[in-house]
Amino acid sequence: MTSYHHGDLRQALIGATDALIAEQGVEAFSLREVARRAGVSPAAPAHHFGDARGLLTAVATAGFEGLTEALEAGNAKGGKDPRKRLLHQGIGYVEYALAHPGKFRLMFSEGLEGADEKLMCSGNAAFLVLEEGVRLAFAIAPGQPLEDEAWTALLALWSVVHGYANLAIAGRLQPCAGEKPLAAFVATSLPAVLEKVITGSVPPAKP
Amino acid sequence: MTSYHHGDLRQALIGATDALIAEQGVEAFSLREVARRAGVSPAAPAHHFGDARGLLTAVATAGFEGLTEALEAGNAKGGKDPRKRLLHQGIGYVEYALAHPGKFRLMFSEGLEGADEKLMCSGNAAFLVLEEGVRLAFAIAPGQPLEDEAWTALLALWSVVHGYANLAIAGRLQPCAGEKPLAAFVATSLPAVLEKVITGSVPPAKP
DNA sequence: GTTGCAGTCTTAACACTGTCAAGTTAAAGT
DNA sequence: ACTTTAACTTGACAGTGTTAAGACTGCAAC
Repeated sequence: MTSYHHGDLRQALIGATDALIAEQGVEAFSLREVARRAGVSPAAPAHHFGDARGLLTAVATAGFEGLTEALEAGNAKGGKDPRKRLLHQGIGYVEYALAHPGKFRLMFSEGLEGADEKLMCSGNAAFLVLEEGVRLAFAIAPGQPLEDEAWTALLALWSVVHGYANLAIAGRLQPCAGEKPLAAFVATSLPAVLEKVITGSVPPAKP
Repeated sequence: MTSYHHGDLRQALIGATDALIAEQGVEAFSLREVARRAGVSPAAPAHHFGDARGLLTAVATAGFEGLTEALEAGNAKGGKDPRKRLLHQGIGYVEYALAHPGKFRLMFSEGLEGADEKLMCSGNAAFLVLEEGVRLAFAIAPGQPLEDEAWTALLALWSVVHGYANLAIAGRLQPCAGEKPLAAFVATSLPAVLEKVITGSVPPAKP
């Protein structure tokens, strides 16, 4: 068997939590169950994370890093047109949420160490990708403060993707989709929604 | 003291849960604590709600009814202009969420009896108020199916208010607000955001 | 090579939770 | 007046997070 010391328990616990949440949702999380999956005593996690909150906070932090990657991938997919970049960024946002619904819920839930530095940092990083996109569209140099129009565009975009994602996860979009699978509904309706919001609040690219 | 029978325990439990959630958030909910507050044994709630989920579902149902009222109040505030009606409806949505953050979280959380008839009914009722607003703006008679443009407008509006509300509740808008109180930030930024989305996806009123 | 030591994990316990089966009480129906 | 039915209590059980104490391990210093 393995040694008394686990080797990399910290990462193992994060992984086990991630898997548990992916399988059964956030509510099913239990520190003891996670410890069980990692083959370790119920008190072991405390040494690495202090708290159950601490472990969840670490998982959420990793989640924000994943979200940031998804946004940047979408960004790249959009090519050079600022509007297209924002469009695909938004799609990436929702796709990430739908691919990891439990983790996504966790990331924006209470029950995290709200003051945790790494968490706030990774959360801001994700937000900054979106802000960058808006900066590009409004031709605002980095460092310069955003003007009002840019602020409302940023807020509108963020709100719309966040809201769409949450509604989809909560199952509130299923009735709208009718009998066809949710993914198909999302694939057609989300771009349409984003199109409207973007053309309504973001200036077009210059030729 | 009171008699052995409580009189209206069902309502008392809902009230106690509501208060507890308002004071300490959804996570702090505990069936035993609620029973304690109602001056009743831990097993008493089971008779009325079966389950802890059952009690929470009842509270969420009441929450949707409150949300519906808030939407209708906003609707009335908007007067005759369909766009203004939608604007104030959106403001009402967010205001309700900010006034009852814990309950709002609960309403869209897992851990409810998703199949509960009353819950779905009250949830749909809230949605229908929004749909009515869009119907009015697009001049679609009740009963007639919504055309695509109307659908995306409906989705965009719902998403934007839902997302904005969730972000605000999660404290993610505080950094944007800077040092001034969140309510002030909301009061200026939310109408601006809604304005953009509405003019971008909802046709203007005919003269 | 032995010793000390700091970090890692376990064990045992505590207070708390949700849920049940069985029993007790009060009110309503006949 | 007697029975039935609904409302609530009691006591128990399994499971939870957290904590204090102890046991093991590997590394560094001597």
